[in-house]
Amino acid sequence: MPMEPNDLLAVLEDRGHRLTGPRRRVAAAIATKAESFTAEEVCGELPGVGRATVYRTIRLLVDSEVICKLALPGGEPRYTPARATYHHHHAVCLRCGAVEEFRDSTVERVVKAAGSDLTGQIVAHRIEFYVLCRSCMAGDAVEGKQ
Amino acid sequence: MPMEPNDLLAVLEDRGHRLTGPRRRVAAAIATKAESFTAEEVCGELPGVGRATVYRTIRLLVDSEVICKLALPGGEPRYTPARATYHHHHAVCLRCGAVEEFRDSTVERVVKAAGSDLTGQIVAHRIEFYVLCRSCMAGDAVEGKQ
DNA sequence: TCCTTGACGATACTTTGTCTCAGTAATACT
DNA sequence: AGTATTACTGAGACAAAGTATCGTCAAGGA
Ligand SMILES: [Zn+2]
Ligand SMILES: [Zn+2]
Ligand SMILES: [Zn+2]
Ligand SMILES: [Zn+2]
Repeated sequence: MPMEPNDLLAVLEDRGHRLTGPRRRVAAAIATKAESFTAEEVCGELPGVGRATVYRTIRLLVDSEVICKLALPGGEPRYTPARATYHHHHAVCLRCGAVEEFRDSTVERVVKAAGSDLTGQIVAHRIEFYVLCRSCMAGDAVEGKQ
Repeated sequence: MPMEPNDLLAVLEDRGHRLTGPRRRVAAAIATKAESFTAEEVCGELPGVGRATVYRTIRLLVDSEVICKLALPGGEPRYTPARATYHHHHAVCLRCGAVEEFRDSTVERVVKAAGSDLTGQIVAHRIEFYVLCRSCMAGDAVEGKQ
């Protein structure tokens, strides 16, 4: 189920932001992304929209928790539409960028448990799994393990 | 127990790299850091050493797993000396940069369990806790909660 | 001691953004 | 509808965190 641009725009409106032409176009571009994407990809697809505006809109959407920012091992930032509205984490394919969301209650229990062992108080956490997804594994096998 | 510069250098030598003057100075600078630091901090402390060399040396040390690269929520990369040689994760104070290492076998079991639920195969994972450490909490209390 | 080759510093370039600012347009008000 | 307000826009400068290039230099083995 591809995301609706209107879902993204509605969130912006709810938060008191204006629904402008450039924002509609950025939302439309992001809505076509089933998996993860980079900010520069969006810039490339919207030559009429300023780079600053693309980044500003992405930031608003991240702040609104409608899209999520990933931190891959190499450090390359990618964004992905949030499918769930509840707290979740991501498993990202390092080869093709496919994203699987997950919420594992055990993980959150571990966070709590670890918190009691640590000095200080946990204010946030990041849990990301980096995977080779099924279709990429299949592709590698065909090509003779890369 | 502050880290020994020689520990860092020994690892480089073991991996077949030359022990040069600039690398000794970078190692010495890093060895003084009990907690986390940024690459630019090291550059600032070593005006005689080229920026490229500082970054190159830090990369070697990260590759050697003698220092760890952290990805804070804001995205600011920080480095921290690895105290343990076994697999571990980090709890970082967002205010002062203090780092506590932890290895929770429960966490790793959860990673395995989550892996079986996911399509695809986990090839890496990142687990970081962002905390307010005890002394920073105390400081905030004194100053009237920020 | 000489030689090979890795490492060096300076500097340009890249990536991923953020800031500034004059001009524009979305919404509110009448 | 007309107007006012002010958020938003695009161009481009700037910034942070590196990486690539390249001529020079020195570490360490023969
Ligand atoms: Zn998400
Ligand atoms: Zn894949
Ligand atoms: Zn570590
Ligand atoms: Zn602290």
